[in-house]
Order: sequence, then C-alpha cells, then structure tokens
Amino acid sequence: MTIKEVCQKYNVTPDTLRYYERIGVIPEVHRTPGGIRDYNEEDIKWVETATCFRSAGMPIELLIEYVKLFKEGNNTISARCELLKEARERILEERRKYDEALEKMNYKIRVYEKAVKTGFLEWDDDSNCCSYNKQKEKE
Amino acid sequence: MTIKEVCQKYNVTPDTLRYYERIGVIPEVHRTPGGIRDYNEEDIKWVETATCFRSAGMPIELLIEYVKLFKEGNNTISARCELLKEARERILEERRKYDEALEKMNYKIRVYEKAVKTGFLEWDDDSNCCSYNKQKEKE
DNA sequence: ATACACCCTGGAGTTTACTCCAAGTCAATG
DNA sequence: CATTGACTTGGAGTAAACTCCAGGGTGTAT
Repeated sequence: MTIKEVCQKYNVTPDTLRYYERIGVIPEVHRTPGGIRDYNEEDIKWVETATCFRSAGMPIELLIEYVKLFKEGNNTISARCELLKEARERILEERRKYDEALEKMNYKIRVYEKAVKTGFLEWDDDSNCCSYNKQKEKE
Repeated sequence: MTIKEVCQKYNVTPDTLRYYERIGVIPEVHRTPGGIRDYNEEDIKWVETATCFRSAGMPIELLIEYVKLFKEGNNTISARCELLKEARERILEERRKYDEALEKMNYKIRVYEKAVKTGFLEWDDDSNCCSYNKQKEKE
C-alpha cells in the first residue's frame, strides 16, 4: 500500500507519516526495491495505533517510548503494559474534563435557547456562567 | 481576589491569565486604583469558563470569538448559541475518538497482562494491534 | 524514451498556546 | 522610609506537532 493510500485511510498527510517514522512513532516501514514506502499489514496497524492514540491526545513522546520498548523485545512486555496503563489514566482524566466542559456548554446552550425564544437571558445565580454585564443582558 | 489566588483556584499561571486577558479570551479584569488586577465574581466566572473549555481542547480562537460576541451585546445571543453548539459537536467528536483509543488501549493492556502471567503474547489476528514481529513476540 | 505524477531526504518554517524576561510600579512590613 | 516581594507591561522565546520545500529519484502510460 502506498503512502498516499494509507494517508487517505487514516486521514493524515504523507508528511505526517514520514515524520512519524523518522522520529520513531512507528517502526520502519517496508520499502520497494526502489526505496519507496510500501506499507504492509503490520505497518498499517502501527499507523492505525499511532493515529488513534494521537487523536486521543497521547503525546508523541509516549508513543516513541512504546515503540522503543517494543523493538527491545519480550523483556519489555510488562514495561509496555505499565506505559499503556499510565496513558489510559491520563486519557480517562482528559475525558473527565471533556465531560465537565460539555455539561457547562449544555447549560449555556439551554439558557441561550430559552433567551432566543423569550427574549430574556437569565443565568442561575451560581451557575458559573458568563453573566458579566448581567443587567444589560436582560432586555 | 488577586491573580495569584485565582491561579491557585484554577491551576494556571499568572502569565496565562494575563495572556488570556490580553488577547481577549476573557474580558478585561477589574483593577485596584493602583492598577493591580482584583478579580471580582464575574471575572472569576470568566476564568472558570475559559479554563474549563480550554481543558476540553476548545481552541482559543473560538473563546475569543465568544467573548467578542458577548461584548457586542444582546443581538448576538443566537450567534453565541450557534457558536456553542458547534463547539459542542467538536468536543463530542473528540470524545468519541478518546473512547476509541481507550478501547484499543484496554485491549492491548488485557493482552499484555495475560502475557505477563502466561509468558505468551498473543494478539487476535484482526485486532489492529502492534503485532509486527509477531513470531519473535511469542516466546 | 519522455512526460507526468508521485515518491524520497534533510532541513527549515509554521501554528498554537503558552512561558519567560527586563524594567519598572505597588503595597505591606520593620 | 527603605526593603522586600508581588504585580505591571510589551515583547521575545519556547515546546509540541506538524508542514513545507528544494533538489532529486521512481514508475508507468503513451
């Protein structure tokens, strides 16, 4: 599979995939005799993992560490497991923050939608909302 | 409330809060006669909103836009509502990616934990996992 | 065999979101 | 009233993660 095809599949640019390979986010990719990248199934799985973890905000540094451990072989299995567990904790924590933001957003959207209908913008007193200039906001 | 206290409350640095104010992520903060920032309740709510939305990955550009609309007054209420709805869609999409990554991670962790116990590392054939060098991995 | 699209490398440049700094001001304390 | 420490500004610097580019090679269709 050419770099272009892999890029389409995972919605990244060729520059990004070459960059990932160069710095060790994925292991070296198989090449044609002419030196052109020809991603095999394993290569593609690494790309899938890298793009998936990256889009969940896992830092590149951690992915590099993971690939480094992987290349060292079987005596790094528990280290890899620990690395993933720590990464999981981080991501869970991030997701918790996302949920908090979503809650705040939902509240604001509800208030604004009501305001669009009624013409009155009313925030709860302790709602941690953007109620600066509250008097002016109420028509 | 001093900048330092607000920073402790929301776990950011004074530089960050001053930066937010300078570029319009939050409106201008109340000052003492001497010119020192003295955050009142509204100011603090803006900080809370900004830090909350930022930690969910909402780009600064959008927050600036939101504050700009807010400053323009009541005729931007529906625009603000639309902005928040779009932001919510983005964040929901991001969270979906987080869930996908968590699923992949959980699978890998399960396999590694089993390997630590049994000494055999076995990936499902179509598990999109880092099975490159599969032969070597099985002891 | 030559045109054309695509690929290669190494290195420089860009974007986003801070983060640091110098030079100066403010305010509480001894 | 001087010292100490926190605050101010504008501007420069930094980190992470790409993104772009020049100069050149590959491969396939006519």
